[in-house]
Amino acid sequence: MALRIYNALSRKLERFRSFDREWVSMYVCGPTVYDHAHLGHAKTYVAMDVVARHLRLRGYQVRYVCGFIDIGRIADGEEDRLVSGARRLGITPTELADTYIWSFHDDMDALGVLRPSISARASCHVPRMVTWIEDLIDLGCAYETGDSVYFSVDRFADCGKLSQQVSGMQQANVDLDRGQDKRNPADFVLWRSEDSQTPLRWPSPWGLGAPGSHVACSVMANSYLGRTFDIHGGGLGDRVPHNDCELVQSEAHNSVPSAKYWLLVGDLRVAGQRMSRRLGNHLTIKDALKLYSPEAIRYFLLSRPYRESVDFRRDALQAAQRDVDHLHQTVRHLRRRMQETLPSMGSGTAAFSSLASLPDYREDFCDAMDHDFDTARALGVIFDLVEEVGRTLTADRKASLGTLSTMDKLFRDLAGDVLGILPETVGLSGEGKLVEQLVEALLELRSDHIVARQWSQADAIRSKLDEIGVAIQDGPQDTSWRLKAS
RNA sequence: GGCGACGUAGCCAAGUGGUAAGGCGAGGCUCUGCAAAAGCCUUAUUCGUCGGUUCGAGUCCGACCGUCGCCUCCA
Repeated sequence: MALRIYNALSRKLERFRSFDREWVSMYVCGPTVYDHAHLGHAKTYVAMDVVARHLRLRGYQVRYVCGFIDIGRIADGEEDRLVSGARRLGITPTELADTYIWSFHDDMDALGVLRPSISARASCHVPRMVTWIEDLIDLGCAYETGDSVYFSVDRFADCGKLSQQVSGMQQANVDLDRGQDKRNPADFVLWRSEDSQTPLRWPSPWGLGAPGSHVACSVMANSYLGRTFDIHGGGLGDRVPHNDCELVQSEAHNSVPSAKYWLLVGDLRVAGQRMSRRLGNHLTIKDALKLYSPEAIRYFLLSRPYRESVDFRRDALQAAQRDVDHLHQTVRHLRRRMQETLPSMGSGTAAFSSLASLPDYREDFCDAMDHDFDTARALGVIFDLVEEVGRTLTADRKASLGTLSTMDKLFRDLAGDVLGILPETVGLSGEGKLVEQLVEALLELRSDHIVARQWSQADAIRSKLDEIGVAIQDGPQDTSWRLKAS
């Protein structure tokens, strides 16, 4: 089946066709880097990560550009957060941005979000933005006033087509103190000169100043992906006015359509409200990782289609943690069984054994993902597989190595490579091998006690291990164990 | 005022016109020295309300009721 994507621009499900047969180019708006990232950011970037991973599964090479905003925002009346944050710490805004870009990368690494091909910083592209703005003036799409350059929306009847809100553009682009000399209320700032001593200003034909909020993304996308590219991603919250402005100015500048497909990720909400740094209702990724495993967080964020909003709730995260633990434990059991099953037990005939239905899982999974990256349904397929594997492990003690490896491969490819909710070594980290051997040694000791019917000694070992964070389960033929989620 | 989303069991929710997935919780069972885990079984005559289209509607259309988000910066 063909990959279909819901295009926020056409508001329709469209068959995906990239400009290039092999390469897919995508741009995703990055955060304004004045603080640590929170779970709301995680929702957007995990979603986009899964998009990129699924495209790779489908055989594409993906060029993924993420643009970080480190040039400050033009907002009168309030000091820029980069500037105020930097002053608080006694460093420059650029240093502050640097700190939080790396913090962002750390968090995303921890969540298993694969690095973008290119991480672009707006501040490195200011000269190019200046050229871009000059082009727009030459084209008659922008005009200078006393201390600003504005984009003129008048010639663009379809301005605001992404949000379908012309009035939204007007309201959103109201300038508070300045900008009375705008020709149209919906016009937006491309450049503003700065008299103040803010460190965030650059030279331009219009004097020292800063580029507008929207021009940075357009220029970064164009710099690395060309005038027109396949996918533009970002949070739904940026649609008005940011994405609308990006779209209209790019098409004005380049005379070609901007991105072919627009993917807008739904909000993460807390008690119904959008999670945001401003409202103070956010949970940083660093703090979330103290409570839940990275896979549980991904699972939670992917448990609804990316376009929809998700409510952050503790019990939902806890349920996600349980589900993911269940998955990991099943895979651990599976891998232990594989180790115990000798190849001589018929790996050659394995594929034809009791589980002829196994290939369906891959197909069902891909069908779900091909339908606008329906991760919710894809997770359902994974958990159907978990059940089937669980049944096989308990019921069919003679499952062949081939069958077991086929199952393991499905888990690796789908839950691991595409969804990123299955780490390479399940439940074991760096010193995993040593831990494993120590636990195995204790279990042997306990097993001796059990054979000798010395229940209290055996139970003492069990409860001590439990205290440390190792849960053990006696099976019909062996004892398995897992590290409990911390 | 403008744009939009959503109302399905105690809770979270999937449902692409063809006779209500799944998960959590709860209850029971199997296994078991006891646990735990796992597996099995049970848990909505019904999808906010009222109309309409249809052989057939949770699904399409209309109206109404209700909840919520966005519209300064924000993923």
